[in-house]
Amino acid sequence: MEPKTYKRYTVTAALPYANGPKHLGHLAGAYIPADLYVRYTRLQKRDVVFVCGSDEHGTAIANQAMKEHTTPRLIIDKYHELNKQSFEQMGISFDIYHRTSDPLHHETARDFFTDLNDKKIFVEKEEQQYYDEHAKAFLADRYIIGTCPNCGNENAYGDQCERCGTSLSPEELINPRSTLSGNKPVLKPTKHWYLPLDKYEDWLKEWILKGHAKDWRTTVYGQCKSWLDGGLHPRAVTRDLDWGIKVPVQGADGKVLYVWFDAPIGYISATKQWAIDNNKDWELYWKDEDTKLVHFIGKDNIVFHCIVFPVMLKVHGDFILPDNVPANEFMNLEGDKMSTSRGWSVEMHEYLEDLPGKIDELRYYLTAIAPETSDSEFTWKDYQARVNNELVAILGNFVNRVMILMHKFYDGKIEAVTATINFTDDDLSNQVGGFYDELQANFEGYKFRQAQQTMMEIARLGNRYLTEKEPWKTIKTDPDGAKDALHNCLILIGHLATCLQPFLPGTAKKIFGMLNLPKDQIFFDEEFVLANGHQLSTPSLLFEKIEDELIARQVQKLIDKKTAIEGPAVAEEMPVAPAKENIVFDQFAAMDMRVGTILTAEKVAKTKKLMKLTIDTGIDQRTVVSGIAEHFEPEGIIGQQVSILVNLEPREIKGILSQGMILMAENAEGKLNFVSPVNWMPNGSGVR
RNA sequence: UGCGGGAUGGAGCAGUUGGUAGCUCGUCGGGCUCAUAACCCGAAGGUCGUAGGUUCGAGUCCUGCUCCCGCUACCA
Repeated sequence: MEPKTYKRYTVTAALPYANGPKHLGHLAGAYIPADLYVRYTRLQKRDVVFVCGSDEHGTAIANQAMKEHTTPRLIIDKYHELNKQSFEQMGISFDIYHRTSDPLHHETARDFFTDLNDKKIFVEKEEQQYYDEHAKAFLADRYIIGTCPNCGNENAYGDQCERCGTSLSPEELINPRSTLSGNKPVLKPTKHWYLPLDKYEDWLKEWILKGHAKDWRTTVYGQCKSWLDGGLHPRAVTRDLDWGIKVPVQGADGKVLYVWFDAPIGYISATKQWAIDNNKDWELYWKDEDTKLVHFIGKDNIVFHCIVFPVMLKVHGDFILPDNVPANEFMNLEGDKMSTSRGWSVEMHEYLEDLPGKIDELRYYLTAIAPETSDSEFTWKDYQARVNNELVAILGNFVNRVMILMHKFYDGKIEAVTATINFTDDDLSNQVGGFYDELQANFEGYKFRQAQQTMMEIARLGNRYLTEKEPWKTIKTDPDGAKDALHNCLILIGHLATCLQPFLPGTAKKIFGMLNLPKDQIFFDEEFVLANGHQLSTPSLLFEKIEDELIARQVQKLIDKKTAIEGPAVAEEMPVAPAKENIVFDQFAAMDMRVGTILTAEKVAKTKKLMKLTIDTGIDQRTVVSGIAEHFEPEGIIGQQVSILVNLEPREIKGILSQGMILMAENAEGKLNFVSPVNWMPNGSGVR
């Protein structure tokens, strides 16, 4: 089947949540690939709109405001502006960077909800939910803490106890309290609207599992399949909150649209705003079958863009569905997950401040290691190597060699030997033609890593060609041949500049400047012309080498940032849990605790936390399984004296019979330490 | 434990619909000197995690297993 041709393209990049700065992982995951794709389609003279904007609603922002004693408005204004600027400086060429707090978006989202509501799509359900009378807010599960009915942990969350891992619902908590005010919340009935995803399972299976088995990325397809196989459930589309888009139904006071319902609609409202600003018809970009809709996102967003949003669009009826959702995996940083809250990240604005002007270098590196098929890893050392070995040594060097030779031999003036300025070398011409075809195929298949490599092949070809022709030698023996070779190189540079526009827009402009071309863009099908007599500008270096020192500084900064965040966090962690109920002495006396010594220790296979220990209790030698493997190395604890509860009912864990329990001290962060005698005591000594 | 992803020369990765195993970096040898000690050529190095199966033929399809990563579980 011939691939369908489209009249126009709507390209979206995930709306960044406006609660903080965004890091290089986000940039590499969604925004750079989207930008590459869009710049490419523009160079093909296709009609494309590239929309994005801040996602500014939701519980997280509302609560962050409460904690920081500020308002949601101030938070979103701050980060909307910061992120918008960062993207702009990184060369992400959005046609519009909108925001979901905009009235136009509120109206669009309300209309969308009303439309579905009128069509009787939603299921309404009334349930009892915890309400904080002081903060005057219904509480999301995560904002309620209380005592875990299972393990007695005083600080279990409403959805899960972090200590014993049991998943909970808020009503199960003993002594629930609100994290907003610390008060005891009360149960109140509340009504919500649900989108019955389960009703559309069959349709989704048909659409994704059959329709997109070939063209969607394995990881995206796999995720969807896993969700669909597991069965879908209705999802609430409303929340009790006063920050967001009011539910447009009579009597729904204090309710707003759930953030994931309103956010994707943000793509539509952004398009509307852009259409108003540019005198276009937005509906063509969302409702015409000849429009190709593509969502660029990170893998954490797959379910919303492949399942939830398509269902919303489908049940609404007027909209087209995404043709593809090229989600990327995650990018790690120097061996660990990127995380803004843990300080292990390079934020966009930090990079812009610390390495000013090195935009194309970053774009190049992030594209080269884009996590297209699996997680990838950003390291400063590799960044340096890529820039120095590839951008400087191959690309920059080729252009520089040609420019310098042109100026040295001809004062930078084109004096054509032949009548045309096209390649006089068929082989060169064919090879370049092949690169264009390849480049195009790579872009159409969302393979940007490979596309960039194809682009670099042109520079490699140039270096090879130049070395073969060695005009610096032949200028003496065969002046026409030398001139011809250099002119071919210039044309090659023209093609190179054309092809590198999507990847390195700044560099493309620099090259156009050096060639003294009066334009800032060359379309893919455009004839590249350098007239006879044309004067080239003075060459300058395209890229500078990155010194070791710069790299070392960045790595150090990263470590400093992390320790700075980790330090104080410990001090102001969770308050110490209050004392438990009194017990009588007999209850205490019933416990038989002894001093013992660890004889052997080994990690239990296939578990993260479990360690199998042999303990000499003085009474006997017994096996105990303990959840300490994340804190200690087996070799390090052999010979360690411990306190052990010896008369605890034995229990099988992971197929190993554990006879007793090692006493551990645990701080609020979960760090463990042995409770053992300060000075050596004989094994079997009682502990009281 | 469940789900998803991965396992390809020293390192990092490609391998489109099954048909002689590639790229970048690194290593070694050579060439060039126009170029930011940059460029070009050549070489060494892989039984494509493992055991089976389908096939004339499998890195590529099917099944079992092992290991790694993420979420989840395991903390007596």
